[in-house]
Amino acid sequence: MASARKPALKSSKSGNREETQALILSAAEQVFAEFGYKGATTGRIAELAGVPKANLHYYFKTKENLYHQVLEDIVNTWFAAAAEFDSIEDPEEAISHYVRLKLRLSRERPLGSKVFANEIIHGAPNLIGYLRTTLKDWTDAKARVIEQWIAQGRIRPVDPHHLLVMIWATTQTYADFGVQVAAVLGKDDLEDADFETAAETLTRIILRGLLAGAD
Amino acid sequence: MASARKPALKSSKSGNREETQALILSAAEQVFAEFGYKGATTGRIAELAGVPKANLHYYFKTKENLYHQVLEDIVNTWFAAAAEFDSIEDPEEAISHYVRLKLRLSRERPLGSKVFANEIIHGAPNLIGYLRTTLKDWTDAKARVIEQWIAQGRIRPVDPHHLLVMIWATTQTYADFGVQVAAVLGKDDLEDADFETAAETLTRIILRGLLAGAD
DNA sequence: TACCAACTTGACCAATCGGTCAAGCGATGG
DNA sequence: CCATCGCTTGACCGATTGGTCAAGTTGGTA
Repeated sequence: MASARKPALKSSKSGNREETQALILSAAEQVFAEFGYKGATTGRIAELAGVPKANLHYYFKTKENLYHQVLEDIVNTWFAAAAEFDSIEDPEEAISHYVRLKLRLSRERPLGSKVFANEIIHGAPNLIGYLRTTLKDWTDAKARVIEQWIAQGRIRPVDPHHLLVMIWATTQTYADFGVQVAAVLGKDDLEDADFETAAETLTRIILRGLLAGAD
Repeated sequence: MASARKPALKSSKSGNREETQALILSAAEQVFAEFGYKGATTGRIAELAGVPKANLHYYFKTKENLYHQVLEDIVNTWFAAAAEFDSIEDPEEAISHYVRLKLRLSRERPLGSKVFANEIIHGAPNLIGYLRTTLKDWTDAKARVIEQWIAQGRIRPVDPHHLLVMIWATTQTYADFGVQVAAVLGKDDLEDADFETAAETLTRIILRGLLAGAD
C-alpha cells in the first residue's frame, strides 16, 4: 500500500462525504445570496459546487432542505459569535467590541448576511420562530444589561432594544448593502480600510452619544 | 348626455388607462417585495391587481419592464423626499429632520423599501448606474455640507459618508427588517409608537454623538 | 350603420426547474 | 471472485411560468 487513508466510516472515490456537503453548502450560500431563494437554481448551485445536480439531491433531499441548512449555519455562526461578547461588563468596551465583532462578520461572511437579510425581508417565513424565541430572549437579556448601565448612570437613558437594532442595522449594512456603500464611496468594492473607518465612525458616534455628560 | 366624461385621449369601459397601470404597479410592488424578483409571478401580480395576466402584459411588455417601473417609482419618491430636506442649514435640525423623514418613508412605504433593498442585496444589477451617478453626487454634495459643519466646529469630526450610511441603515431597517424588529420588541407588527421611539432613540444618540462638547 | 382603435381575455406554448430513476462505479469484506 | 454498499451521473418528467395570439368587446366617429 502506498499510504493508509483514514476513512471516517466508509471511503469513497472523490473527497469524503462531509467535504462534498460543505462544498455544496458553500455554493448554495453564494447562489442564494446572489439570486434569492426562488432565483437560485439547484442546477447553478451544483455547477458552482462542481457536482452533477443529481448528486446534490443525493445529499440534500430538497432545495428547501438545503436552504434551511444554509440558514441554520449562518444563525449558528452569529449566535456563537454573540456569546463570546456577552461577558464584557464595561459599557464602552462591550459596545465597542460588539460593533467591531459584527462589522468583522459583515466583512468575512457577507454572503451569509445577505441570505439572512433576504429571509427577513420576505417576512422570515422560516425564521419567525427563531426571531420570537432565541433571538428575542438574547435581546431581552442584553437589554437588561443596558438598563443596568442606565440605572447606574454609566450611560445616558435610551431604549435598549432600539439601541441594539441600531447596532445591527449599522453593522450589517456593510454586508447587505455593500454595493451601495461602495458606490457612494466611489469604489468598486469595500476594502479593509473602509471597514476600519466604519468602525471608527460608528463607535465614535454611538459611544459619545451614549456616554457624553449626564442627562 | 347624463354627464360629460373627461377621457384623456380615448375612453374605455372599466377605469382608465392610468388607473389600471397604477393598480398593476401597486400590486407589483407588493408581490416583488414579498417574493423577490424571481419569486414574483406575473400571474400573482395580475390576480392581486384584479386583471387577467394577458392584460398585464398589454400594459407592461415584460416582467423585467414592470420591475424597472416599480424601481423607478421608488427611487423617484425617495429622491423627491430628499430634495425637500436639502435646504436646512442647522446641523441638529437638518439631521433630525432627515432621520424623521426617512423613518416616515419606512413607515409609509415599506414595500418600496423592501424592493429596493432586495435589488441592492442582489448586487444592484439594475441600479448600479444610479448608485454610482445620481446617488453618489447627492451624497457627495451632502458630505460637503457636513464637512463644512465640522470645519465650523458645529459638529465633531466624523466621516461624512459613513454618517450618511449610518442614517440610511438605521432608518431603513425599520422597513426592511420590520419583522425582526417587531419580533425582538415582542410584537406582531410595528406601530406608530415604535417609530416614535425609534426616532427619539436615533436622533438622541446620533445628535449627541455629533454635538457633545469639543474634540 | 359601418368602421376603427383601444382594450380585454381565455387558451395556448416553449422554456426552465425541482426532483426522480435506474444504471453504473469503486472499494471493502468475505 | 463475488456480493454489497455508498456514491455518482445522464436522461428524463411533470409542473410552473413568462409571454403570445387571435378572437372578441366597447365606445367614439364619420
